[in-house]
Amino acid sequence: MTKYFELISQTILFKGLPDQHIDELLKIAREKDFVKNVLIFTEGDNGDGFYINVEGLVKIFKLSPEGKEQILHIFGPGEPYGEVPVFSGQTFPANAETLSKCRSLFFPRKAIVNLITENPSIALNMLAVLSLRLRQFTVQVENLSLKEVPGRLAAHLLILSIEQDKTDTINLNISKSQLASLLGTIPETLSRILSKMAGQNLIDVQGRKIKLLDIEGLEMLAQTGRIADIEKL
Amino acid sequence: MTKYFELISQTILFKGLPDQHIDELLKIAREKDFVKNVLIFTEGDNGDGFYINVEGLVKIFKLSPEGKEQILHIFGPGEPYGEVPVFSGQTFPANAETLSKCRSLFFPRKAIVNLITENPSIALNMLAVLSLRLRQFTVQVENLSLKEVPGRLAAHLLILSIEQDKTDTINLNISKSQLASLLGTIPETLSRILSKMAGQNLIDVQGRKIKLLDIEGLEMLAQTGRIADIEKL
DNA sequence: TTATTTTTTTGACATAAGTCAATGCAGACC
DNA sequence: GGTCTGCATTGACTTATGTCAAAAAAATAA
Repeated sequence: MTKYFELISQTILFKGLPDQHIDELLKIAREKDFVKNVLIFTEGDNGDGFYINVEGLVKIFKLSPEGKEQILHIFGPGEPYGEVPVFSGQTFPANAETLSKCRSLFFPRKAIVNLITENPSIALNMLAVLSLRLRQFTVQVENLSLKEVPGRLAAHLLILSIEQDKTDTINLNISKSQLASLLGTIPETLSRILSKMAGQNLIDVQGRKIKLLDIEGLEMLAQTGRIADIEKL
Repeated sequence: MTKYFELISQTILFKGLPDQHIDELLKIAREKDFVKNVLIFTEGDNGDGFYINVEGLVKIFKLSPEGKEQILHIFGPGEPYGEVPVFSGQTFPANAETLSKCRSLFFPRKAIVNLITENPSIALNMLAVLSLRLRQFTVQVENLSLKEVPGRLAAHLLILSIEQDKTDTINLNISKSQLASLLGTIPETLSRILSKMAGQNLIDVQGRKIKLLDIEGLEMLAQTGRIADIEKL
């Protein structure tokens, strides 16, 4: 497991922990490999541990009674997921499915609880992580209720450009249908809005690569959330 | 502060803690009184501590650039709020304002961090609480994106009937405008939907009191989220 | 390569919900 | 009692976005 030392010490959950604690964590970790489109856990399952993703993409989503899917998160390498029910002692509130061939480390609930009891600093770290997640959700709730789809899309593209540290061409990494679900809409609507934004020279779409042509315009769109305001230019 | 012993030991944040820890907590708490419509903190403020509400109502909300308000939570007596940035060491992600005359206990960040370092079990408790909050947000995101307003309203009414432990007449406790914001909509839409649901004998509205006439119908509405399915009856 | 499946785009249409504006109603206060 | 102010309702209208269906494009497999 020591080959994951670097990765684990970089994850937000354990960043800043002393080396010996990382070693202890690696001792209780179990390697899990998944092929594409595998359900890792489903809503209602017992939360007997959490995961840190090593490679590939994992989507966290909920299903409506009619089967419509709302993606809550998509996690890449180094990101923890499934940690919510570990402490609340309840079941998973959503489903997790791989979007590609995937490898994750699994940390069993009991071992983690023991470790925390012995090392309070780990707990403080994790408290910070959960707080951060909570903050992200706050933003997502705001996006879903306060902004229309063009605004959410613009905000998402700007976040990607920061994450990928690029000011020109960004990479979605996921399909447009999945992006639609992440934004709380459907592929048709997303497609129309993408071409509308391209028509206004805000962006240039090339498959999964999107060139940001007018950062300022996108920021305005992300702020006001109404494409109408931009069209009037 | 000992007069708050009962209350603190009942809050979700500290439930199950041994008495001596509650005593320590009470030592670091500060009483804060607010009149109606006072901003307790605003988005961007430094999170140098969190609150537990003692009496009155506090709303947590975000504002869109145009000033539209999205209420995230409304907290009553015994409920903690503002705990998110205490651990992430960041600023508050939303605003807090009193809806009535209000009293809250304030717990400074540093004192809490010290206490946790000495008593890991407190941290485990708090981890559970944050996890729970996270779970609530997951549901809220689902509601906002997967259900239409009638569905969200029905779900909300059913939750209230459980919280208030009543099967017949429930009390909103807040104005209908505030309820609209909590559901991610506007007063006009809420008004129309309330009368529509009354016309179908699902509920009976008397000011802030709402009589639930057809629990099964409401549950179906909360599930499917589409009032059309009900209308066809 | 060709064939087959999946994803994306486009069009016509239906509808939920927001905007604007006017009116009605209730409690607070003089 | 009357006036005032905030809240709730109603109506006419606009618009964003979902639904359904079909075509086009892209990805994958044979």
